[in-house]
Amino acid sequence: MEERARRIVETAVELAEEGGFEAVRLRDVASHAGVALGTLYRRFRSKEDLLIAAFELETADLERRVAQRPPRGDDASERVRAFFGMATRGLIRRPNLARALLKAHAAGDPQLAKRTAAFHERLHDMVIAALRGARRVEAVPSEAERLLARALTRVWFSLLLGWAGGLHGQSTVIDEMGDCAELLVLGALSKDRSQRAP
Amino acid sequence: MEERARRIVETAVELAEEGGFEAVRLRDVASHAGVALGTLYRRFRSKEDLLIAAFELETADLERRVAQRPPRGDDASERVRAFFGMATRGLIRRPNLARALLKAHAAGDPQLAKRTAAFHERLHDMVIAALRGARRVEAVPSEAERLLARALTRVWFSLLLGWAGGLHGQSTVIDEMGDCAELLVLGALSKDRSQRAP
DNA sequence: GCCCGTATTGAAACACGTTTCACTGGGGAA
DNA sequence: TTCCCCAGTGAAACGTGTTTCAATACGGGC
Repeated sequence: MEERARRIVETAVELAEEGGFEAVRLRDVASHAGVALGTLYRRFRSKEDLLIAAFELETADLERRVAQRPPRGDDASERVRAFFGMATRGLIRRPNLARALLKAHAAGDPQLAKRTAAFHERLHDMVIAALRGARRVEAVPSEAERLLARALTRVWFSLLLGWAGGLHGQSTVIDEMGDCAELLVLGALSKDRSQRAP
Repeated sequence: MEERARRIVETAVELAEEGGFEAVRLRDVASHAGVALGTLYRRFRSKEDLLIAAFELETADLERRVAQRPPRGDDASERVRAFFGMATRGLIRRPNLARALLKAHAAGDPQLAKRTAAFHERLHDMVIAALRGARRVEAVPSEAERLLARALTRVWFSLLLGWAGGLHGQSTVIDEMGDCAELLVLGALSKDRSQRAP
């Protein structure tokens, strides 16, 4: 990302940290970043676009943290639980920012579908690495792994949205994510077994 | 709901069917429903509030359909799959409306948390009935059933949001929901077995 | 029939995302 | 150096969600 664009995104992150989604007033973002409103709109299609870009920065951060300290555990479900625990705490550490990013993500502008899909891919890779207990995904994932990763991230997003909407607290997100990880991993094992020996 | 409020919601539904979320301009809703803008705002806190009310109407519709034709299948996962198939098709039958309702739901205004929670409860009840193969939920649900129902509806919402955001089509929603239902139900069975005989 | 409190109305105003446009300044091509 | 192109600028305008407010209509109690 080019310098000017990065400054814009960083400004948006600062404002979001302070006051959440509504505090990211694009006029303010532009003036704090020292650019004109038109320049902001040349780089970003919309407010959502801008916040999705911010979400991508945060995800890169998560990737770094995961690379430095890969989620550990004796079995796949524990490692997955550890991974989502890291991810959840990392996000919720700055609640206003998290809510803003989630809101932009959940709005689901079809114009940003490609970016959103790429975003999910990055999460899936981290989940699959955690499932395998590997530092990085080397072998191409099996269909079962992909399904599992999609299911897990879907549950996670719903939980985060529930948190953002005030339906429950951070601990619910982490606890319930752990329970679901256990169910899904058990289910995948069980299915695998029944398919090998039908 | 009182007559005036119902007329407002129905008008919103009509506009949403035609042109989605943006087509629900509150000035238009008010004038088409024959009330002043202020009256609309006396009944509904916001555009989201209005569309959540519309979502509740649609859910009541789903409840009626499920009561008339309970999801059938030889095991729990097939019945759950059948239920979400019904629900998905019922919603996506009117894509513009569905996207509008989902967008309002996903915005997750904390002021509407209570309503949203009640909404989820209704879904969970239907899911648990499907799990049991019962017409209605008679016995109080076990914790395992609740967990399963929450996990399933969470996956479903994420899938719907993905559909609404153009990430994938209706068939992906239905197919992947089926796959996840299988995994989760298998996982729950497997966990149950290991807990009974550890 | 009269009075009062409350719901409703109509219209205006405000906030903010988004668009538009004429103007400027700087960097590369000739 | 001169010219051209175009990203950047500043300001205004627009649309729509939301708020406000004075004026009005209505329905129940006296």
